[in-house]
Amino acid sequence: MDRRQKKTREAIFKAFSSLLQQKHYTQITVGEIIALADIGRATFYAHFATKDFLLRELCEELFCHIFDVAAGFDTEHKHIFECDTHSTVILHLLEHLEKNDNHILELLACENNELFLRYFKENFKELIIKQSAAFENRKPKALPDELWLNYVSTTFVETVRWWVSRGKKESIEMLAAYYATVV
Amino acid sequence: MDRRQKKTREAIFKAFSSLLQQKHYTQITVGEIIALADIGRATFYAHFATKDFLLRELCEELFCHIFDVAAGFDTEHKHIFECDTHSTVILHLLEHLEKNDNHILELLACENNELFLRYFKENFKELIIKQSAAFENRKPKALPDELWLNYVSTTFVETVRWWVSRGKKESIEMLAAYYATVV
DNA sequence: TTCGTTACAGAATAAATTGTTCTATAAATA
DNA sequence: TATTTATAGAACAATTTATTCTGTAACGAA
Repeated sequence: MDRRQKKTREAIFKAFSSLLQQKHYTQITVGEIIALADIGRATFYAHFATKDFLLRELCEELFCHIFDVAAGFDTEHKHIFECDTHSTVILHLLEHLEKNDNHILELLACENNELFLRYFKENFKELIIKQSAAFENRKPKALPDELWLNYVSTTFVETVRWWVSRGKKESIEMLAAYYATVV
Repeated sequence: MDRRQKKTREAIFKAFSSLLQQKHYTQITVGEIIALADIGRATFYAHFATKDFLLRELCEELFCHIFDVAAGFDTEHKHIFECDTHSTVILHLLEHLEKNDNHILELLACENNELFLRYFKENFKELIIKQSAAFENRKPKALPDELWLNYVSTTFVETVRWWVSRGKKESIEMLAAYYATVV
């Protein structure tokens, strides 16, 4: 990709992320984004047709990276629901989140978090599906598969959200243990 | 309240609910609302300062009723986590939801559901807090209170959402049983 | 380096949307 | 009946969105 394009794209993402932490998505205008990113109006629209597309692409960029790495970890035959707190995929995910590149954690805890939690959950669901053996193993027999999948995913997302919103006081090992307790 | 006010207010709520099932909140304009509600522009702004206030008041009207009734049920000393599937507060809540006055279930399953799920969850949380004895009883000891409260609430909301989004195939007794299984 | 291509800034613009203000009318209430 | 209140409808300014244009600068390949 052209160096200029990349630079502009990242400037937009950076400005947008920053604004999302200050105010709600609906109250952010394109004018504010381009002012903060310091680019021309036409340039913005050359990259993103609308504000909605910008949000979508931001989410994809943020989550795909983390979950792609986690999926690679999966191929090493680690089970996502392993009970010991070391070397699990869950812990690996948490480690990545803790690094907090791209300010992903701030976005998960910010006022707009529904938008990001949805993407987070969808990506996590896909990861779980790849671990069908471990998934079935843990599931109470009476429960429909989809309902259980939803519980497992929602619970993980909510655990992380709770952790971030309260200032990340707990270690990620403790967090993984909490998650194991309820799942 | 003036009969005209009431009529206008309900026309706006009805039009807004209908639009929310068709498209996302951010894409709904005041122009569309007043066109569908068949009222004047000035009239809309006499009732609601902004679209955000309209949404808030709609949610309050939708959820407060249901949860107020459930809270009254609570005073009869029924515990929310009672294991038998009859006469529990949970079942009582589900009965109310099943009636689906105000199209509340459609809104919980629609594209904008985050908006409503948040209100739903908050109201449910308050209900749980009133049942602190039953709440503590069920909580795994290692878990922080707030995290457990969040699990219990999120799980209920997600159970209902799953139920509605798949066409309400299960009985509410079965649904209560599913909820009891994971909580 | 040179040349053709591409991305950019900046401004001008149209269109849509928001929110306000006015008057006349009809409905409610006392 | 009299007065108070809510409404319709239109006109309006302000904001925001999205498009289109021109000249300029940066890029990549030969």
